[in-house]
Amino acid sequence: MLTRGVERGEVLRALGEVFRAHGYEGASLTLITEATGLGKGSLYHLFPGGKEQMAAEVLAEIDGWFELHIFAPLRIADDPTRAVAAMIAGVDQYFHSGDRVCLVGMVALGSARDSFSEAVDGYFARWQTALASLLRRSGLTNSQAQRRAEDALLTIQGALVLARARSDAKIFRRALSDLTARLLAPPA
Amino acid sequence: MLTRGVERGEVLRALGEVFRAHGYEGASLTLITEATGLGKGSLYHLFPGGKEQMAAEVLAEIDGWFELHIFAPLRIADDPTRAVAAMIAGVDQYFHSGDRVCLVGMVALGSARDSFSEAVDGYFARWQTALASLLRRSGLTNSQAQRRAEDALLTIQGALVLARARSDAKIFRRALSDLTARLLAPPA
DNA sequence: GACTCTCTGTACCGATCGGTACAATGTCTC
DNA sequence: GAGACATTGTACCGATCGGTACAGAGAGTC
Repeated sequence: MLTRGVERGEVLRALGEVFRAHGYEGASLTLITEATGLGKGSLYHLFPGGKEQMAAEVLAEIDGWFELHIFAPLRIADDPTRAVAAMIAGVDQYFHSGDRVCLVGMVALGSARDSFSEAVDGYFARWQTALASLLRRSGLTNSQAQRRAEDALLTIQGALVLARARSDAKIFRRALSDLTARLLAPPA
Repeated sequence: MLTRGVERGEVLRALGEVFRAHGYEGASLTLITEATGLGKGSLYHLFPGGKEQMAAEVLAEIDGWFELHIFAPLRIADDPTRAVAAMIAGVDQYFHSGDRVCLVGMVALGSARDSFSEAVDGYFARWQTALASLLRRSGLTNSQAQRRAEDALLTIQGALVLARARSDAKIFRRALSDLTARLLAPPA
């Protein structure tokens, strides 16, 4: 099928939402067939490796999205103010202002982490490295840049958790706004 | 049995570790019987409401621990520096410097949140209120105190996620240290 | 020792789990 | 239209899920 690539992307999107909503262990094949509109036959034809392959490909797709829209721009940017603002805007968009949960963070907390530790670690590692490289170019020392980048990732993850726990998306928005200021503050 | 209360505490501790390690949906009765050393008979005798009651009581016990060791001290403290340090030390101890995951945050992210939304929301709400009341006494305005307290909770949660994702407990320690400084900084 | 009453191990329940087998249906090529 | 091959729905698999039933062990009272 020529359209297979496109369809696979659609399926992965639907799979991502199921995993986000129910977690890796909670996403049963019944839920998956409902969300994707695909029977087991199609599902196992597309993903012979079963649920684990599905999750791995979903994580890879998320990684690809961030690589394209977040990481790469950070690496090539020359204007820190603009680059940070773009990153924050991208994050806000991706997480639907706090309504959407971070699947990577979710997997990290659960027992499925061991199966996907490389993907999980790599995602955050590349994000931190990309952001730190921008901050270094803006005048921070290497270690200052690393610390601030780490702070940024952790703030985003924490804001997602707290916003969801308290059912208040404004928490996420406030956190992103504070974070922007902290990232762009002059070196201490 | 006179020892029943004590034993129940032991059981709840074991239950907590199972839920932490496998999540609510991932914690099967098989894992639970292994972790607690209790057969299904005893389990359902102790918790007629089944898994949901177990989780609810575990959350309540966690809440009780924080109420005693974190929230209450914050409310009655008069020395902000000392109170913040004590809170941070308590948090560091409870989460084993980042090795232990926050069950409340974990539940918040998963689909079990709907069943425990009050417990989850209440836990964070009371923490934030207690911390904000201390910060207000230290000279901050009401809204400044609320914002800083929110920042503290979110930082702790995010640090737990990131530390686990990257398998690096030092991230948690660094975050707590930075957070202490931020909480005690003079009003902007 | 007989009577309670709390507690527990075991067998069992229907439902659902992730996964497989396979026949039937499409769709494309020639 | 014949043949090849990708795609799908459905029936089915053993294992495990959360939960129930219940007989009996254990401990306390008289």
